[in-house]
Amino acid sequence: METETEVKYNFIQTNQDLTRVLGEIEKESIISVDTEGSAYNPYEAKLLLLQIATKDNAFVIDCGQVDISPLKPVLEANRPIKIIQNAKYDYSLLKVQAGITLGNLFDTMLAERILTCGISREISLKTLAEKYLGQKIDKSIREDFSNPRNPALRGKFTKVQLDYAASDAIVLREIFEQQYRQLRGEGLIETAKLEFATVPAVAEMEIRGSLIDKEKWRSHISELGKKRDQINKEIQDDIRHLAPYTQVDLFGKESDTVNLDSPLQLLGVFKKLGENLPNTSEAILQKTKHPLAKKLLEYRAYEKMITSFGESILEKISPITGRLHPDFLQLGADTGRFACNNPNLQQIPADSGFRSCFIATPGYKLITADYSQIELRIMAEVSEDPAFLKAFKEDLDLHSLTASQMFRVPLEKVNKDKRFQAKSINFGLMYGRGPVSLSNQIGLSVDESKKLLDVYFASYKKVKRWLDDVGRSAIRNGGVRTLGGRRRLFSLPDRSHPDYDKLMSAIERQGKNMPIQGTSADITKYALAYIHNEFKDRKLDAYLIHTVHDEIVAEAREDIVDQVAVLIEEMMVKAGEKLLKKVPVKVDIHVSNCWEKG
DNA sequence: GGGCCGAGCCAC
DNA sequence: AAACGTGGCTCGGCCC
Repeated sequence: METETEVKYNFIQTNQDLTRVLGEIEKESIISVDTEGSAYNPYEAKLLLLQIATKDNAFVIDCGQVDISPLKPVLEANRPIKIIQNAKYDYSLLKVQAGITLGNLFDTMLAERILTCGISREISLKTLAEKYLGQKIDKSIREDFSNPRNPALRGKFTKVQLDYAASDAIVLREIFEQQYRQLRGEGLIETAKLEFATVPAVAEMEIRGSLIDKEKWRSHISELGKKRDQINKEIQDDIRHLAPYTQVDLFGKESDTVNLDSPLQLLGVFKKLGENLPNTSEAILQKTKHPLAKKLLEYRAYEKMITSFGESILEKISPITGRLHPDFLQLGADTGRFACNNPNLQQIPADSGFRSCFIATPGYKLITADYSQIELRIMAEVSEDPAFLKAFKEDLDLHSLTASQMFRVPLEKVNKDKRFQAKSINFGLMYGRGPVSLSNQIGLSVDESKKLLDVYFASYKKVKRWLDDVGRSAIRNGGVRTLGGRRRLFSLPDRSHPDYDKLMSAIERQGKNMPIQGTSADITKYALAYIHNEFKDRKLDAYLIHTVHDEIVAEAREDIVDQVAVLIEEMMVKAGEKLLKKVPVKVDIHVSNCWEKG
């Protein structure tokens, strides 16, 4: 259908031909790189092709026939810069299958995310080629490589496959040129450098993965299962007199149990019990006096644990490594935070026995390191509020101090209740929280909560001013930035939009939150990059394995673990101090056999 | 039987 | 249910 310009490249099938490639790319300051593997998972994938493009030449290397190790020094060196789309994939594939660790990357996928953060998530190579070159790319050719019957897996490539492989590398140059100009013009070079430096750290985390104590995990699930079944039985006994229910099986038989996971069925049961509920959400159930509501909440808590964190996570353990290798999405959130999936290790319950099943490799220990109150420290930094700054400089308990000021009682007279209320406000601020939602958490009326907020802002005038300013600037400028320079754009709704006010206030809240959450993400990423570089430069038997927003988990051989823990702490503090100048940075470190905070 | 979506709920 | 920010996973339920 579409017209395609002839793709010019050299197909490299012998070691002798590779010498020519090497000679040519050694002179370059920038090259484009792409790889084709037979699977997404670097442990399962066979490295099929390595494509390298210079400004006016391109090479497609048949990795089945050619030993690519002569390219190792060039690919690992700082020069030339390697332009790559989704460099984490190529880094991992080359590391696992060829022992090559790519150095000095420019990732066009991450660059696009940085440039369009908040207004687009279209970052595929297909999209970029169209956007920057007006060129159409057919991705179905590449997908062929994952088919075990594809002759390409035995080194028999069609011309079309090779053409596409070459053009994938060739188009990167023009995308890079344009993206680079934009990044510079929009003050986003620092953010781009940070993201690119973070790529190897992230790839290494995924490659190393986490070891799980399966026996312990299973026995934990089975304990939870017993408790869930007990509650389910109690509930079914309680409501059996209401049967038969409306649901029927394939043979027309009426069921005598209710599916507690079906909101529809539950509403029916509550109706028979004389409770007309709008839905079965947690909020509604909490306000429903009938004892069934309470039991149901208990059932749900167990059910959630079992279904979300039970066997399904064990199924993701790699048969090759025996470990979990989740997909860390470096720019998963518009604030710059990571997201994580397959499985999402950022939502493992904090206190229910699952985390202690993440264990160190025999002969190693785990280091769990997290920033202490990093978001509130960022709030102090950006607002320059004297009371906030003082609290952190003097290492005081900020929440108690807040309570003391708000309620005008001496510090030692602050009780748990008052501290909790102060803490709720301190954290709520960062979400743009209002009196209604605050009242629900702390059990006061909306009016009382409103007064509390007024008192709070009277004590912390500069916090109030900063929040108001940044909320307004989100709307005026259509975007906000972190201390690291990262930007999030907002698409403002049309004035005629039916939900105009609602959407605008949501943007204000997002505008208030982004500099805080995003600066925290900046700091964690600097830390990951620093730590990765130290491990690499010092050739330490130590590995990053996990990160959860303000937390970094690593493992190190037992005999060096204490040194490595100190190193991690130093690097995390260094990263924090890069962006926080007015407030001290504090890191809590814990060394143990499993994933746990001290 | 797969895709999509909302409800509900886990993390920070 | 929410005038509390950022995500992902599982389920029921609906659609094609």
